[in-house]
Amino acid sequence: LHEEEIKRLFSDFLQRKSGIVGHGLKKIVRSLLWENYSPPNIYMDTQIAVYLLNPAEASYALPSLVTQYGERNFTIGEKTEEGQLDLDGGPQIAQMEAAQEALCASVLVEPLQRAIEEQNLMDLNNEIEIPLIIVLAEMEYLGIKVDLARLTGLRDELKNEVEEIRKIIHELAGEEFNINSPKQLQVVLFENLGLKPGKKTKTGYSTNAQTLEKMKDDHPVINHLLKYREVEKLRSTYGEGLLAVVGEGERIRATFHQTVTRTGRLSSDAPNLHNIPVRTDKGKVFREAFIAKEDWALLVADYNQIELRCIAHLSGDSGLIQAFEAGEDIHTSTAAQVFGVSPSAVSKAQRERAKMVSYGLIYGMEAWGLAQRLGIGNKEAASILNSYFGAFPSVKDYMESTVQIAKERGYTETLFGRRRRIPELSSPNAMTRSLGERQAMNAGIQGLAADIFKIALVNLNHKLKEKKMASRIVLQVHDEVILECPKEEISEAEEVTIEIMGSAFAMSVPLAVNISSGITWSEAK
DNA sequence: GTTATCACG
DNA sequence: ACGTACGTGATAACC
Ligand SMILES: [Zn+2]
Ligand SMILES: [Zn+2]
Repeated sequence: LHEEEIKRLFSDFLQRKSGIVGHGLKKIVRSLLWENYSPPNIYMDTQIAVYLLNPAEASYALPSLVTQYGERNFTIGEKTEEGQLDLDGGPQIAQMEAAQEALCASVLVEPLQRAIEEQNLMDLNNEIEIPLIIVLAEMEYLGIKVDLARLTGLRDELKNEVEEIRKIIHELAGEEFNINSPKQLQVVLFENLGLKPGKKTKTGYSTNAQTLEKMKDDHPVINHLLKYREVEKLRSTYGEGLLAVVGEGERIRATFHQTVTRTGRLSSDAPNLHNIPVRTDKGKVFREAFIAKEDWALLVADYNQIELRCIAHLSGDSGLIQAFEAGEDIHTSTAAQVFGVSPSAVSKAQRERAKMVSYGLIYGMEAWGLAQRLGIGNKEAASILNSYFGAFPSVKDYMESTVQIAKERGYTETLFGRRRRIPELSSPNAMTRSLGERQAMNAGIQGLAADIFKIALVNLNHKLKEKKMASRIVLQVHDEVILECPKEEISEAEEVTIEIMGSAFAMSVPLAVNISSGITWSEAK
């Protein structure tokens, strides 16, 4: 057979009507794309099936899964002795392992499919997760372009800055030590300089930013330490870290994991493109290094307050729904209701507090946690929470029933049926139990937002191809998509993206989308 | 490998 | 009486 014939036959196999099965297919699809194959028709990814059945699965190693989910007695052949085949068998070993993997996956298909059906996870699997494999593989394959000169410049600047701050700190501390070592830093601060320690950690006294912030007035070195931490973080994680993974075409290609989080979200590693700085001006500049290729532009679309909208929809709270329908700033509307003033009379502080309450809600907070965050007393926090739930009573009902149902079943379920076991709910330890309650409240909210976002990704990718557009999704960050578009296609891509994201799921509140474009990720914000 | 810290949604 | 906001990943230090 000629190479061309082999390629054609393999293509036919990949497109077979009944679909292909594999374990962790995204990686294979990515390789196929590099070899110019079209994305395959997928029947099942056993790894994703297992994830849907239990998103907390400890390991996706096939032998253990076959033991756990397989039905027939099935033993995997002896692992190939490397020494034995070492001389001529490199490719043979790889073939053997691939064959074993295929065999394991095929053994798992039936029992997994049955379990997926039994737990009503068919739609989630077939309509969302399986199509998403291709979308993510294409994003990983494309990667996002970076401005190498800009990135190098940022790294160099930060390097110099770290060095300068290091000298000042050693001067002020009166000794040389490794500032990166929390252990050495503790000795310097709390023993040698005699400063008063604040919070404790497992092993000693905390030196984190929150603690240092409170010690600012105690010694001049503290401010420099805070600055050092900020700059060193940017230098090491983003300066050096990103430069080290720039690949072909001056593009960075991350891996997006579909079977990692307990809630249904995606994660990103090598590198993590989900935590590129944005909250501080100094960190934000790294987004200037993420760019579109020549004559193209980046389009950034972000769901507005998707998790709060999920709460509104799930709880059916008329007050919260109205607030979103009015289309005003949600934190201001909330503050007006909670503090009993007109929206125009809401102070900055009141808005900030309402915002904290709303975020706390997503995380299942209690009065105690809110008090810590707002730096107020337990009583005052409880009273704020009381007026919040007074204004939005159905939200309280929803939270309570969510926990109740989770306790009865031992797991939570999102609106799309995504399950998460929460064994913490039956822990003998009260602290662990309330952790479980917070996780239960959060899972339905974060999980629904993730499901909606995944639908948007699948639909958007499909629509771009259907319309024969050249624009492509190059990145996603939980509720935000970044497209790379030919400049002349920008306005069309903008229309399509807003339409697809806004209609991903029909809720009792609108799904608002913020969108903008530019040459860099920073500019498109 | 575990711990502390800190970047994001 | 107690004391944690939920979900991730990278880095450096240290055992
Ligand atoms: Zn958003
Ligand atoms: Zn965003």
